[in-house]
Amino acid sequence: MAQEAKPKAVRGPRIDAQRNRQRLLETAKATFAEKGEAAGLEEIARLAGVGIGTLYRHFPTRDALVEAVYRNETQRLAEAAAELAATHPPVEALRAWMRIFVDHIATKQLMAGVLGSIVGGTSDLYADAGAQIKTAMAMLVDRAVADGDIRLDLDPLDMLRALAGVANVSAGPNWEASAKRLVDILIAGVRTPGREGR
Amino acid sequence: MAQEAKPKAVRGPRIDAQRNRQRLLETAKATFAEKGEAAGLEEIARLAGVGIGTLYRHFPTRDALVEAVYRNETQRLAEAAAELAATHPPVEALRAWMRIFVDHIATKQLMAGVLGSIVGGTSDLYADAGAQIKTAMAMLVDRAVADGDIRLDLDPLDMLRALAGVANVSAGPNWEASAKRLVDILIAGVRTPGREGR
DNA sequence: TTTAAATACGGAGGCTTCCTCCGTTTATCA
DNA sequence: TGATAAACGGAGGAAGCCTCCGTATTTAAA
Repeated sequence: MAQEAKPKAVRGPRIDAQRNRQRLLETAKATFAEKGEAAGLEEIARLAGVGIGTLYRHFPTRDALVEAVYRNETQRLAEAAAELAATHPPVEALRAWMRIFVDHIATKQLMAGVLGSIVGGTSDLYADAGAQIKTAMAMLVDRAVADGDIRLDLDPLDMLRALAGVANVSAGPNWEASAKRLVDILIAGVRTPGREGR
Repeated sequence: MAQEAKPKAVRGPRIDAQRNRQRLLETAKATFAEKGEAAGLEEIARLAGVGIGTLYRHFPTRDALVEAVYRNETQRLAEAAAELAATHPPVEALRAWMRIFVDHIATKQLMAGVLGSIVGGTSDLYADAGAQIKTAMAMLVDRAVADGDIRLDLDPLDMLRALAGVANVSAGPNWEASAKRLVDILIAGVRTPGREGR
């Protein structure tokens, strides 16, 4: 058998490509925060100082860019869940986390329109992000169920979908307050009778 | 003062225009039911056997077509609310109506994506449709509040927005059951303590 | 029945946005 | 330094919403 030639060294990404990718992510995040779903990719490329072909080389579709931009946020939500679980009683942790979820939308850390896809969709693209949120929510819910505080015969994600519904459209100026009020209603609605701690 | 000449008779719409409009509405309804928001206007025009200019003459924007298609549905929901109010105790009427609301989505009588705009938006175009639903929901809620069954410090429409959130994305195959379960959770969440009639 | 006027038609073309392809440029390694 | 591979960017295509205007059709009056 012939001996294989020694392979050439594998290259990492070029530094210009790394720099461009970073600029695209930062610019996209800012533009989505300002314009939401109306932000166009040509505009994002221009603002980042790159060509549209470059944007597509790094992020093959619009959704791929969106997913990359918000990957950090979903991770942060997952981490927040772990912290709350370590520091709060079960149902309080659940409530607090859902309010943080609402905060993330309010501070434009998540674009409302994308939220539905992340928590509600079945698209593979958002599988990672969706899984992080699903795992976080399921963990908090399981804890509260095990504690006897709540009983839930509904996919926990459906509660987040409900919150997304309040956030998702050009709702009125008080949508945030409404969403947080809805958190309380949902918690009250799944409370085990006789366990109204409030 | 000169006497005005007798005005000519005012014409109604031509019969071909009436026929085309009806065909457009029927075709649009069927296409939206089948393809949801992916239905394109060129396709709808073609399927209806008319030109794209004709579609736009009757419905100046895509939203105008959507609103016209679903005007009947929102009216039916409003009528259902009146009937339920006449035949059911307050909180039962509210619960039943919200389930009918979910049914409408399930049977494609309402396109989930439009639902958000109807119940959640501030656009003038959907003001009539939105007002019908808002009035229906508010009437049922007011009745239940007056009866002492529930207390609600949340815009009633936010409960529908929450349902729309469950319906709004390509949710799993059991979204309908989830939505109806969510109806019960919401009702339980706004129940006046000590009034758990269930 | 014919004519004139008004209504209505439809499709070519414009605009926007997402996306693709490929000639050119740039970074990297030997 | 030269060769190669990675990366670039922008022209152009496709899709979909929408507009405009020459042509067709309907309707009422003579």
